[in-house]
Amino acid sequence: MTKQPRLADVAKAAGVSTATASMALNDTGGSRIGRETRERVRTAAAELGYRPNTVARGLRTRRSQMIGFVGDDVATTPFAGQMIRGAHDAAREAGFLLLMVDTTGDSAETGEAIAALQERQIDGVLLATMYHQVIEVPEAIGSTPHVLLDARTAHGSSSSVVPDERGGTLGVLAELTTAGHTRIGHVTTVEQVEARRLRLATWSEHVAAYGLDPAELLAEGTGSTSPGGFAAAMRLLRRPDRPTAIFCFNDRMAMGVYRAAAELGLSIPDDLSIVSYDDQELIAPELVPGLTSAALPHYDMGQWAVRELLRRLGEPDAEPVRHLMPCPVSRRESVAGPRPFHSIPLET
Amino acid sequence: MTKQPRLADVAKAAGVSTATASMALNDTGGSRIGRETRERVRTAAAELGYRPNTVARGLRTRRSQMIGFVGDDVATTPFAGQMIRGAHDAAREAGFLLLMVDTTGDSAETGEAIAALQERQIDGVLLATMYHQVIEVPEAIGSTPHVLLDARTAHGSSSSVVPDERGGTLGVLAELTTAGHTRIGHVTTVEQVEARRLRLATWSEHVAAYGLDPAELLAEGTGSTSPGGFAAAMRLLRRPDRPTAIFCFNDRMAMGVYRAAAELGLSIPDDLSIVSYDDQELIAPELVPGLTSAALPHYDMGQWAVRELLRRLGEPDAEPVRHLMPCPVSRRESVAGPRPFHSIPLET
DNA sequence: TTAGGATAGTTAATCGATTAACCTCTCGGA
DNA sequence: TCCGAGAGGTTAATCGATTAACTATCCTAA
Repeated sequence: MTKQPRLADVAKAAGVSTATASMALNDTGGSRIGRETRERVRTAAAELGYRPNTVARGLRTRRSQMIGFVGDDVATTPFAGQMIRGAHDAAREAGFLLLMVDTTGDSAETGEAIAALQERQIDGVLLATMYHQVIEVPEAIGSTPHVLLDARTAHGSSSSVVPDERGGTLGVLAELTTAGHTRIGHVTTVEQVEARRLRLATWSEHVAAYGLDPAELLAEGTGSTSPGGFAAAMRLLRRPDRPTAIFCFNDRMAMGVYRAAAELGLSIPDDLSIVSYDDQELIAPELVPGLTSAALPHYDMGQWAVRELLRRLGEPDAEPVRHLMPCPVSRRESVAGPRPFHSIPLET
Repeated sequence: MTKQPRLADVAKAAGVSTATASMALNDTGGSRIGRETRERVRTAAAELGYRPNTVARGLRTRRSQMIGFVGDDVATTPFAGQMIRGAHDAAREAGFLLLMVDTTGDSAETGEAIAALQERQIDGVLLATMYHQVIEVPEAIGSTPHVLLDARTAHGSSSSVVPDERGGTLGVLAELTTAGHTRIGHVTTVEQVEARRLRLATWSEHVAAYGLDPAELLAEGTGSTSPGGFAAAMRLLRRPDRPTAIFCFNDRMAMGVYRAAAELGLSIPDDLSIVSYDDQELIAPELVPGLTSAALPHYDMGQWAVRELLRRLGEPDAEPVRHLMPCPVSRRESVAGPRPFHSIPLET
């Protein structure tokens, strides 16, 4: 294989200067390049298999056609892939590539990561967290255009996109209400995360609107895992006036709730309806019966974040936008109407 | 914030030429820079907060300190994260960053992706597939240094790393053998993938070594999913001489096998021991009882691939290495000794 | 006749580093 | 006294594009 052709080679082949070649290929310089010349340059480039050296171009233009993706512990969550993919696809559509840095959340490390990206002249940065969080924008970001992904600031000074937890919660609760349930319990985690707060608050309002006391219908697990869900559900379902349906904080806890139901001889959905959040591919459709769950729109958020970033590259002074991405409900078989007399006896 | 300082600014502050400044900072040029001058330049750089412009440097040196990561449908698998993370960490350790491109496996698209990376002067490329595969290296790669990740070529012309399927299979089978099992069944998928072939072949040899006929102990599901595992296990466990233990193609199928066992009134591990492959975080530890499974070493493979690539950047003529990465067994509660008389009657 | 504008280019500076080639001391030995 | 060899630099070319500033020609309207 011979050397990669340079712009100068194309120019020579077309019998013009490099300036003309550059303008012809990039459609810049207004009307300065004639129809015919432009064609000549284009075919010469095609024949030589010319591809511009983006490093050289970047040095001059101070743009790299690359977007930095700073993820806070990307790898440890199964959602990361979808988020990256959404960002990736939107970027590629516009001729951009993603330069990835993963951090452990340590702020010094994050600063280093951002600096490493800036050294490489990235045009903008996506700051992603793997769970909906309220964060401070790292100081190192300086004046680099950026968008927060699955995260937002307290004061809204940066564009950001997070899931519409409230909407998603109302969505799955509506599944239950439509089926006839009013005594809807909630199994959540003690971990103080944004998702917990929003889902819990929305559920509270909902049951309160039916004149019920949320406190009587709530159980907390020690973590957002299957055992956490199991323990909480056992406590909740043994109460004298147990709920006819349960809204789980997430699919993993729902797995535990399924086990608790089995343990107590309650059949899903006939004796107990269940809805949840996250719609994890490896859980919700695999449980039996399939679990109705509100999906976290990671792909869409990734895509939106890149598009917003590209928009801001065009108009740097645009007002920051804080976007809520809808969480569509994946309807499966875990919901049915409540039993007329819901007080079937428990085994044990 | 004022303008980023350039090398010229550092040089001026230290009272030297840019050539000297460059050599002092990079420790190049042998003994031409005096001790004291070097120090002076270093402190000047630190004081100004100088960070080299890697684009300019890259233009001159033709190296970018970036590695291309070409993934074939990265996002759709939960393992992707670990693989990317492993590659990322090894790269970062050496001052490299990962430039990601995801493709749909289409070869024209892959070619475009590689070209997009080459335009940006990446120093090397990782070609990753999301399931162990035998592939052809895309022509577009040309003479760019590359390493295959979770993939290999038929002829071994490129360095590659794949999981040691044979070793992992022997590992989980040993768990069963040690517990006293000989009649070990296998639930696999009909999909013709490399992993199926190797796990099946290894298991076949193993049971044949005990004088058993593999055909009598094998059941295939229509896909490597929970329902596929369920159907296959139902057929296998209803045979007159059913196995006392089952080795599952993967964790998802194992989920189905768990359900089948429950359906048939067989308790795990007392009536039936189960081992599997993949050790998926969301499945193996969450099942009850916990599933003993051979882990796919995605993190290690990602790390190994980058290190191998960096090595090849240093010595381009080194012989390609084909590495098998061990699959450690995660031991959980799904294995026990076989019942003395394993023919407890089935319900139904 | 001439200024002015449009058209279709070219020349040369520039982005910010690296590095080959060159320069200037100083010192030791012949 | 003069030569040669380090030591410790500096100057200027270079990587491959983009683009501001300039040139040349032709046409048109005052």
